[in-house]
Amino acid sequence: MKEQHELKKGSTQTLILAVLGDAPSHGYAIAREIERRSASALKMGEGALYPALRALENEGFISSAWELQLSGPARKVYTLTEKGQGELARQKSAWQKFSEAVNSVIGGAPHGQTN
Amino acid sequence: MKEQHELKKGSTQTLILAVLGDAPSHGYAIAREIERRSASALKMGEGALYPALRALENEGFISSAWELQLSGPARKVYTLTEKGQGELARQKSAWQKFSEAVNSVIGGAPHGQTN
DNA sequence: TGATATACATCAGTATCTAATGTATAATTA
DNA sequence: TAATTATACATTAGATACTGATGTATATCA
Repeated sequence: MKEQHELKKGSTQTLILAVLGDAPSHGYAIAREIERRSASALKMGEGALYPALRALENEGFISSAWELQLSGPARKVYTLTEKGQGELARQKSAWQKFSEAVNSVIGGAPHGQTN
Repeated sequence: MKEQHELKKGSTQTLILAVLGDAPSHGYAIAREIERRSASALKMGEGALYPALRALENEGFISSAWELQLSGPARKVYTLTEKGQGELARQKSAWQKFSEAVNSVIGGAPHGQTN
């Protein structure tokens, strides 16, 4: 039984930016960190992760640099840019407004007929 | 300046079921009710609304009946089925878990390195 | 030796949404 | 009275975003 969200819903970018908002990191570690912080409730697949990183870099919200490892494959480390910091704030705020709006509909009082 | 969410993110079905969980209603009124309850933060377009209603009916979560009006166009009134009530509960719970998980990532404590 | 973990990446197929378009009636406003 | 807005249904082209599979390569662990 799969009880893990696949985090579509357009939140992929927000989550990545949030992780990079605390410290630079590379793709694989970002995905693991999202899993950790959400207690494994959120799992980001590579097919969502890497295209999202590409898009964020294309828009100038993050920048990247290869880092060779003494052992194991090289890592592409991403850093939040100044522009990205503004975007992170914007997306956080948008998420909060969105989730509050959804809650007010699904938790919502019956009342007030639209009919 | 558009400061309205377009409510993609897979929440369309949940919102419709939630509205129908309080009382039977028709498409147009459902969309208006979602707008009302969210203080216009959420706006559901017809291109999202009608296909979603169709899908929900195909899955047996809602049932429909035409209602002729004394004045104005006829309405297709949808009612939540018993199966739909279970689905509503499931989707509400899934939404709550999802939104909490997102919050724990974006509000999240830095700490605990994954590196 | 085979499985698992790390670390990147692409891609076919699917799902879902936006914005536009269309039909039709009724009410309001200029 | 003509034009606009509201009600009420519906479809569709195009865009976006995600899933699941596949692929390459190194390192570790059993």
